[in-house]
Amino acid sequence: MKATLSDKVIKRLTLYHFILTECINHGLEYISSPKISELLNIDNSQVRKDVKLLDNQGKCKVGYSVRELKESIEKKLGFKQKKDAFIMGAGNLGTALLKYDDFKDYGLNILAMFDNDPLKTGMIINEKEVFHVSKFPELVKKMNVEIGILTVPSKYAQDCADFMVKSGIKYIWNFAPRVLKAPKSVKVWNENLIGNFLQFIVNEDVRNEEK
Amino acid sequence: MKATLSDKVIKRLTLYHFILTECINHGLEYISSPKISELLNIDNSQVRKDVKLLDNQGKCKVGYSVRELKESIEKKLGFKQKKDAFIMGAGNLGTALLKYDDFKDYGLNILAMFDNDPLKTGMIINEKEVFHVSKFPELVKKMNVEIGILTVPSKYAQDCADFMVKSGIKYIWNFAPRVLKAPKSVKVWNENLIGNFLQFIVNEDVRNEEK
DNA sequence: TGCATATCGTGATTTTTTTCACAAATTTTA
DNA sequence: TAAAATTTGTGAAAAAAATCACGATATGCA
Repeated sequence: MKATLSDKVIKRLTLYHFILTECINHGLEYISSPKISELLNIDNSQVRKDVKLLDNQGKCKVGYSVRELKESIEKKLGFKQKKDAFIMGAGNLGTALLKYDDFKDYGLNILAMFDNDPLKTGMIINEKEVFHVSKFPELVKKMNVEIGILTVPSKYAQDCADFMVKSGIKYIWNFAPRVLKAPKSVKVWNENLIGNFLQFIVNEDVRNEEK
Repeated sequence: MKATLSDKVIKRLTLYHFILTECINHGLEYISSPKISELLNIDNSQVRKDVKLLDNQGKCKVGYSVRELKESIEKKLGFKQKKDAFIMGAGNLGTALLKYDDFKDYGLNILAMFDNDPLKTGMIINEKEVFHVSKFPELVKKMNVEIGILTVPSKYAQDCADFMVKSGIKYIWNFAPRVLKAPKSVKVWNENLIGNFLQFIVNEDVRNEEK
């Protein structure tokens, strides 16, 4: 039985993965925990504790094998397990995500996009088709898709989410700036861009005011 | 002197704000902490503790005034203080963010976008102009812009960040899936979409495997 | 009025996360 | 070869965050 990883650990592991990818691009074979921690402004023992969760061994005086550590992270976070997804809402954000090929490296495989605008229906964007919403339930079942990415305007978000749930979607990645309700059996991730942004701007403002 | 708020508190406050906006749309005057906590799957005393940081008072048996609570959050997080920003990288994501008018409600005011592609230069998107990168340093100074939103492909991200720093940018909101280096005087927020996504998908996979 | 109920406010407790500190191991250098 | 330097691995301590528990207070109704 695998232990579950906390959100914080998962986030750090993806950051380590960014760094390791960079190391490979530069031909580095080993990297030490103090080096990683310095790049992320965290404590170096934190890095070692995270790595330990991966059953990965380091070498004293040298550090960790970049290739091995990268692979351990990919394995632990399931980058190789393909996760099929549909996008609901062919606006700017939906289209941007559909074109964002980097997702594939992490196992997220976006298959198609849906919208209720007949003008958008039938378009091919980044080799993926835009379907009319009415096709959604049928295609979810046929292609066995569990993940729905919600990029519709805020006011339609809840209705769309309900529709996705009814269609059999199990995970909703919601980009609308609102909190969605869903049954316990469906997991919703409210991506809160503005909240993330404020996290880095708010306390700085306060600091300036103190001066 | 204001106390600084932890990232977690800021994130929750923005979620409360989403809920309060929804309440206003539905004409609700009061909302209780158990109600909010239920919508977010958190403990109800957590909500009360967060609200307390806002110097806001609730009414026993009734809850909090929706309007007052919403205003306190807006004040505390500075939604009314305009924060000017430039976008670097006129790709899909940059364009999506430029068109995303919701940011304005939170004080984030995107003024223009920059790219090194001469074909994109001069375009007007959502009433905002796309300039050539070479204009960036001049306009940063002229318009006194402190925030740069980085939406260029990963491999150019560090060079662009360096350029932004040299131009006088103080906050970088980085959407490229990599960790950026910057001097201590510049604050970088590595927006890690894939990390956020994995946070809600990884442990679920584990749970399924356990069955 | 008086009782039942729902909520706030908050101190105490528990849990989680981060930091500290140091032994053991390995490499480099003199 | 021996000393110096650097890193891992990890138990202990500290700090931060979340949860629990309950008194105080307000509301509604018999």
